[in-house]
Amino acid sequence: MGAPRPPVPYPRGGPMLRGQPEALEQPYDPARIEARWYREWETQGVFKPRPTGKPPFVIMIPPPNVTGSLTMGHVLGESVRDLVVRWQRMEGRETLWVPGMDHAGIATQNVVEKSLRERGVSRHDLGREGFLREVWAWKQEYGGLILKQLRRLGISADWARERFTLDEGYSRAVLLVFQKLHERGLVYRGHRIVNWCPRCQTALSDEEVDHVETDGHLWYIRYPIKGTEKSITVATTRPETMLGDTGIAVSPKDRRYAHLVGKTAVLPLLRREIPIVADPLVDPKFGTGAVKITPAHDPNDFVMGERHDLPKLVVMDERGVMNDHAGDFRGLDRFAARERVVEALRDAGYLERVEPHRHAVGHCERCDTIIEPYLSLQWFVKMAPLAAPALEAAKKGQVKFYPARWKKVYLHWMENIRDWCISRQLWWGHRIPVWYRGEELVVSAERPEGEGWTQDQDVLDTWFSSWLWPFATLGWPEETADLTRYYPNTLMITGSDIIFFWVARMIMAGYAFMGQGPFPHVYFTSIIRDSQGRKMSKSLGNSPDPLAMMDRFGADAVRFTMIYLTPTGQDLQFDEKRVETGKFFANKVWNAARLVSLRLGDEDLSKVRESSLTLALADRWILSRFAHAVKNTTRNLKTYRFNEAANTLYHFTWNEYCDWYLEMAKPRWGDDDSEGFRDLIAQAAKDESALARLESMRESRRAARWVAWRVLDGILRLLHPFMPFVSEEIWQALPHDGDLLATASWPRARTSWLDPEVERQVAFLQELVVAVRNLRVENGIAAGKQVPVIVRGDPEQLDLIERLADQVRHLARLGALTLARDGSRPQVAASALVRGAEVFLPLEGLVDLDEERARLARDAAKLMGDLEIVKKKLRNRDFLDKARPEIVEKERGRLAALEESLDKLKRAQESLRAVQS
RNA sequence: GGGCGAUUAGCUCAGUCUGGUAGAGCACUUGCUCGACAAGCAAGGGGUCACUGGUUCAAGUCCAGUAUCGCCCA
Repeated sequence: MGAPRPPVPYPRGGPMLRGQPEALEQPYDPARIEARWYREWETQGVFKPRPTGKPPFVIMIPPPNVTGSLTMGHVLGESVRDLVVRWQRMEGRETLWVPGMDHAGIATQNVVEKSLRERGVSRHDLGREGFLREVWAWKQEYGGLILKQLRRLGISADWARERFTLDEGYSRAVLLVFQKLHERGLVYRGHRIVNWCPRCQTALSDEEVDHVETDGHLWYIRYPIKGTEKSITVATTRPETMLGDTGIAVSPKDRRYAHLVGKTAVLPLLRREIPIVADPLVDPKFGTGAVKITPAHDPNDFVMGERHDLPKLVVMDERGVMNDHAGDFRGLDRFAARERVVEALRDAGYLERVEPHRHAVGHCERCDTIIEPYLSLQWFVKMAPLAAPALEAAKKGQVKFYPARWKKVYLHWMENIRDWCISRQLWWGHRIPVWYRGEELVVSAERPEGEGWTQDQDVLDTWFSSWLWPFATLGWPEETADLTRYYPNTLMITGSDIIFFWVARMIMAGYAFMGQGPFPHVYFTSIIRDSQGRKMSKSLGNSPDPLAMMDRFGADAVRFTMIYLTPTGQDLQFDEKRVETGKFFANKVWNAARLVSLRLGDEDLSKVRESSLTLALADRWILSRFAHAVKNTTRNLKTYRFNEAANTLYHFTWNEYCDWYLEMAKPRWGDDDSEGFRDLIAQAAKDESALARLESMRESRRAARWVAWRVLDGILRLLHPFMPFVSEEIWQALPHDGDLLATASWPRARTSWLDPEVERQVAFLQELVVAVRNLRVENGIAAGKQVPVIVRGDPEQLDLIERLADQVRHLARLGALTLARDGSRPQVAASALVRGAEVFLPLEGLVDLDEERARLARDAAKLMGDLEIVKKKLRNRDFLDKARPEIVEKERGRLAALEESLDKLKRAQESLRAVQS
């Protein structure tokens, strides 16, 4: 069982590969990139688990239907799963992701029967064997489309371990489980009211029924009391079932009817005599307080029927057509019969009145037909004993849910668990391993010895196979190496819509057959709705086609966007246009990589040691910010805040690395034959100081190249689990360490790079640049025009600006940048305040004075507003006494800063006032 | 009937366990063919945090209630 595991770990730390920057063609074209890497990863065995010395990370796909095709729900689920798996792989864990499908009994049988019908054939024409051959043939031809689609999405599952619930080994597990449960007395056969779908013609479990609020009627029917002129009136929502009535019930506490208990009523139309009984199940407030008892067609009535020993009369067949017990109504469909019964009752004077009535009506989850509660002989699993350990596990935290509120939902269901109807009147599925010969009955996964045995006709609920998924996929009941190594799994990621169907039952099965739970953590993904808030579904046709979407935007973009958008624990309203976010982001990274690749120079960066570099302020800043980004991205992944992780990465990459760092690096990394360098090189030949300046510029360039590359490399690593294709493509094009990004190591947040002081300094410079840009725009200065700027501030600020003067000039498109160390201020200028420093843009006909005055007035008003709020706080005795001291200090600091700013602003206003416009 | 969740900018949503100056993307306005990116760059405008009370020096954040919408269970 299972493929042999290659014992060799991934190569790491091999020779630095130079990369092929020419591969980063313009424009970014996802289709071109995404075609090639999947095969490469598979060929190199990236998706296979390899021992690394760390505990394995194991995850299972929630098996999609064999009939299924990719929906947005799958796309989200699989994107999240692959995110986690690829991240864990890069963290150095041995990762296993098992893919597969379930056989989807009802859905598949429906699909194949439909195609047979088109050929004018029914499954009964073919017989059981012939029909099953048809289904398998269909599966060969069309089944499993979804798994191919998942490759397109890039998921890193180990296809060698793909499983199908009807595989031979898996089937053995299913049958054995039935047998074991029977041995433990937990499987039984009985006549019970089940949810019956007259269209699928099979029993369903309670979970397979959707309750829909429906406007119906409450019919009040008068039943004469035998031997009297009196009558008793009952209310019902399903009058056609009165044909199967075998009693009438009232509440034992209901004094209105006490005198009638024990009397006999006469069933209208059929004139059957039926007893009136008292039963606590009756709600005296519903209808008239008296109800009809139809034990074969209602679960409550069934219970009352048992209690009072009433006959159970089935009045319709498995198609929902009235049978011989229905008298004149025989042969009518149940809804036609309803109308005719009501008519007949009205004609005969038994119908007292009709009221509109809203109630929940059960519908078949698969075909939407109204469910008929129906008495039939079925197999059940007694659930309470199985629930007990699963309940304990959740209470003790051995299984944890994310978001945590699902624990309550789970506990409530477990505590009120009901027996599970597992037999289905279908042909496609695991045939129930029960054998009959005369009076004999044998439960056995194998056909018993001897002649004359016939097997049960029914098959098992599909979920009765998928609840074994976490261990049956690993080879159970054989004690395979996979089973020992990979059970329990590490994490389950799925939608909350199958918490009962699947998650709860897997936990029960884990305890029942493996002695321990299948996974310690369950993460529930969002449910995807359309832009009107409706759940996406095939029948509504409101789900965009994920494949078309991947063609349009790229699989990377789709993956990233889904994760970026998915809120933790909330539903997601999805609009296809949002996928642009991912595509634009991929494009941004692509272009940043292009820029960097064009400026890297010839030096082998792998040989460069950080300690040999003279890092500039900007370098230290981006390394510090990068360390934060690594820390925050990783933390958000660990806490299952996937959207936050995507968000962190997005903003670091775009707003810090691209918008600021790369812009600050540009002036530093020209080639030797670029303008600045060429002249200096010529000078340096004869001038010592020019030579020194050249050397320092070259050092600075070297540092900028290394840092730009180093951080980009880190970004690509962080990005890979979100956007595997484009990150791999870029990484290969750049100098890199190792064979594949998919198996490269996850970045560590280097604490030595964290530098709050540098961050503070650069933040000041950023504000300064923004202030200058703002002055330009506000004063209508052409974007291309270089303007002079004068800065006045404390010496520390001015020193800082001096150190980054080139960058500031570049970023703000300045001509001269003058530092007013003598404290002088220009007479006529537009001005702005940045942390107490004043920025002046001398006018000289550039500035619209009225605009500038208006702007200063607006700023002053805002400052005064803020000032008033702070002052008020600081006048408050309670605040001063009770707030934490550092909070009070902070407010005092703010007050001082605001006052100073306001003061400077006023002086700027005054100096402008003196000037004629 | 019981339970859960949501209500923050025009739209979609962050804003956390741990209260301290309201955030992002899209949309909108204005200006940009600067040698990575117009799928871009720069600068902006836009919010009574559903409502009512309470706790607190301080509430989008904690508590209670109300309203609306949605989901699950019966």
